[in-house]
Amino acid sequence: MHYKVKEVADMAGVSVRTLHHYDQIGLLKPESVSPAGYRLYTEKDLERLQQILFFKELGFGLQEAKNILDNPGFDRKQALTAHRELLIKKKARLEKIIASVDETIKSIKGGIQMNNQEMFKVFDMSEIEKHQAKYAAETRQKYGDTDAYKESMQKAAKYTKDDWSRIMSKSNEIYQRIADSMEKGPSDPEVQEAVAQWRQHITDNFYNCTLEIFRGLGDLYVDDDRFTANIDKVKPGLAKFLREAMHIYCDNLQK
Amino acid sequence: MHYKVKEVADMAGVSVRTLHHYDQIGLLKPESVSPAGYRLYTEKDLERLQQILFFKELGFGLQEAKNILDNPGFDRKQALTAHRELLIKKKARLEKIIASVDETIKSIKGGIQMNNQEMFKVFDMSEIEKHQAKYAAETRQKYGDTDAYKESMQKAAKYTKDDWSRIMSKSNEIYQRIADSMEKGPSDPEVQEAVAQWRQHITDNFYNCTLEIFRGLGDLYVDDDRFTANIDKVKPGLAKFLREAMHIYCDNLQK
DNA sequence: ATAATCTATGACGTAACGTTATAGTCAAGC
DNA sequence: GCTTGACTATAACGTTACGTCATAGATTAT
Repeated sequence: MHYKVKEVADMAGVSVRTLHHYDQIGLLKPESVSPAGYRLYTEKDLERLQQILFFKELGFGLQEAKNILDNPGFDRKQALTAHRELLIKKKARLEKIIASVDETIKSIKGGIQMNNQEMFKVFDMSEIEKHQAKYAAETRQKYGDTDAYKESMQKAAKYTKDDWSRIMSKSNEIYQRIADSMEKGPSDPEVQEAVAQWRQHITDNFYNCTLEIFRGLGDLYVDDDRFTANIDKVKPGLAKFLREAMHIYCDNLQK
Repeated sequence: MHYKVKEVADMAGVSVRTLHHYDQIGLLKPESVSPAGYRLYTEKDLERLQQILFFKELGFGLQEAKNILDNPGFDRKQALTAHRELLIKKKARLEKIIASVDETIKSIKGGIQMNNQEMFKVFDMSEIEKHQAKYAAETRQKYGDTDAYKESMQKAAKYTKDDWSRIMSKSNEIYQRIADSMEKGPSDPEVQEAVAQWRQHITDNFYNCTLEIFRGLGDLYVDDDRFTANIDKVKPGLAKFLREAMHIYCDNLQK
């Protein structure tokens, strides 16, 4: 039995245009075509469509879905596991956003507008999470499935909103201190002291930050534009400066 | 003090192009322009940018953000409250997706591929949630802030994954029964019996489904394309048929 | 047979920028 | 005072996953 476009569209809950599109990009070509040029789909096609929609629902793009479905040897488990991480982060971000919306609503009710300070905080936090989500995979590759990484994830998962607030506040404080001393140069004692605090802060709240990791982190701040952007929000050029200071810090301890 | 594009971009963590874009669409115009045509931003502009990014982070589009920021009298609370609902739904959907990813991973581990039946279920559920999210507002308008609606929301909020599975399974069963009897016509006793069960199912699991609401629900199935599409997935034409049957059911009880 | 419905193929529109391409501007070092 | 490098400007096409006409032929129902 063959189905025509609209039948398939209705069954799957997608538009006819969508099926045209999937045909065009070679994602789902109908098994056959009628003499008049009508697309004729079979049950097999329907199944593939379900799989496409499934992966789409999971947030994969159409090209990615195609890659997954067209490569029988593709490591679905790997792909799904990686994607799972993303979804978890996304969810956590949503929760934070909801909380912040709630606060905003509350503050409006109380006639007090949320101030920019608070807005900045909210934004910074979600930005950082975004980076984490996007670069979870790369980070994993860089640091491997090390204990450090796992430790970080486990700790982070337990943090409450207040914890985050505290941690971010402290982070900003340290950043600010370093930014204020930028003119003194990266090897200045005050800067080095702040850098030491920064490493301690990471160890306290995330994972055992070894010198090796700390050095790599400094590199990341400059190599990864998104980290750079985030750090340079405190003061332009801070990221680059921070890497220098962190390298000097590591050199001093390792020599 | 004035800032140039890149300074602002670095501070806010956005691209220069983004600022150009915001200028173009009139969302954020720099306070002044240098003789050479350079955009010069002030602190005020920075604040507005933060607000823009804040609302963007909350999922608003740029036009919406503009509307909110440009209308001092705009009901921010209303907008935020409406948006909150959406976020909650989004979060719930994410949770379901994560659960389904987990199951898929598990089934791959066990060497058993998830079957289409299961995939369909997952997809159906998230589809329905999508509709709920999108039409929460309209639904509220239609049924008002009635007790029925509140009851529904309260009940739904407590459902676990297993509850949903049970409810959806039963829903599909009833739909299927009606679909199988379509040829007999909407007033057929078997169909009417199934329709009665459908109403009972809604009452049991969501809210006290009065005849008035039930009739309106039937209309919704046809008037709202997304409901139609979803229902016609069981069998094309089912939505229209269902409305007929539901109307007949209501007529019989009300006369 | 005629109307209503469905099908096809273009081809432009959307949102929020990314990405060249081309050209003018500014601060610093020689 | 001139070159160099970093920055700025506008213009315009690319991206994603379709939506939305427009035009025209095919199928189905009455």
